[in-house]
Amino acid sequence: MDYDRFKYCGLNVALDVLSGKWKPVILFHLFHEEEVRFTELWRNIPKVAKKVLLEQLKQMEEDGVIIREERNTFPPEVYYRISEKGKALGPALAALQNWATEHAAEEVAAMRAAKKVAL
Amino acid sequence: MDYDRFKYCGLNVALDVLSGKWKPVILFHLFHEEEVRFTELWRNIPKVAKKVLLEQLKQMEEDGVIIREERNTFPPEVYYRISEKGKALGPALAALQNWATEHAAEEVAAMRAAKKVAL
DNA sequence: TAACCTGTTCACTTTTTGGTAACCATGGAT
DNA sequence: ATCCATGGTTACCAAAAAGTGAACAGGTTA
Repeated sequence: MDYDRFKYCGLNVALDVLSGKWKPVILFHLFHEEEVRFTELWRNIPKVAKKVLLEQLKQMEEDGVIIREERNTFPPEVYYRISEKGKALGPALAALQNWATEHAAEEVAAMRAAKKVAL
Repeated sequence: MDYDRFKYCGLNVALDVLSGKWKPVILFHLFHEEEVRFTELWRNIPKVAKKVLLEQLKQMEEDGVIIREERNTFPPEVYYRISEKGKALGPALAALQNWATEHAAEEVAAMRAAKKVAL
């Protein structure tokens, strides 16, 4: 195991992209749904404030992990989807997920119980 | 690619463990040094407040990713090292690091330039 | 005795993040 | 005219995270 690659600078960049209360959930939806309309997303993630959801989406767009597409209809329709860069996060996210279920099962259960994130 | 495993609950647990301004750096040191004394760590991470470093270490200990060993000497010596659970984070961290260098090279460079994290 | 080192904690302050609720422009439906 | 839905912004507020500086107990050293 060659862990010399932990030039944690890159690690920090990656964590920066992921850090934000709702970003994991957003990614979850976007990984599953290919294309999600804003209001739809907003309704599927109960408890987020519109403003906050917008903020996180904007950050993620700036980070290049998602793509925002505005369609010229009325009422306006705005769709979000993952970019290639975003999809490339897949393995890393899976690895984290893996670690959690293998080494932190209790915490996962506790979190579920506390409903820190609802689905 | 089976991304059905993104039961983002686990993902959130993992990110929780990693989120904290100094945790990546701490991990970096602990992955490389086997055993680090508190003051030593504090001096190697310039700019952290002692209090904050202590906080992050305590959280990481509670999360079970590091181990705190207090030796009965005077003046007191406290050593930190990674636990097995912490070591198990290795692949996930490497994956994140990988993603950053492959898909976010510019951001990494920018961060280095901004000295958001110093080594 | 006084100054010192260590890991910790305390009392605050600042910064960052997240949340609430109102508002806007637009056009379609009632 | 009125109301609704959409995506977005604004002004304001609350909570969390990080930072500052001092203090502590304890024995060591000078």
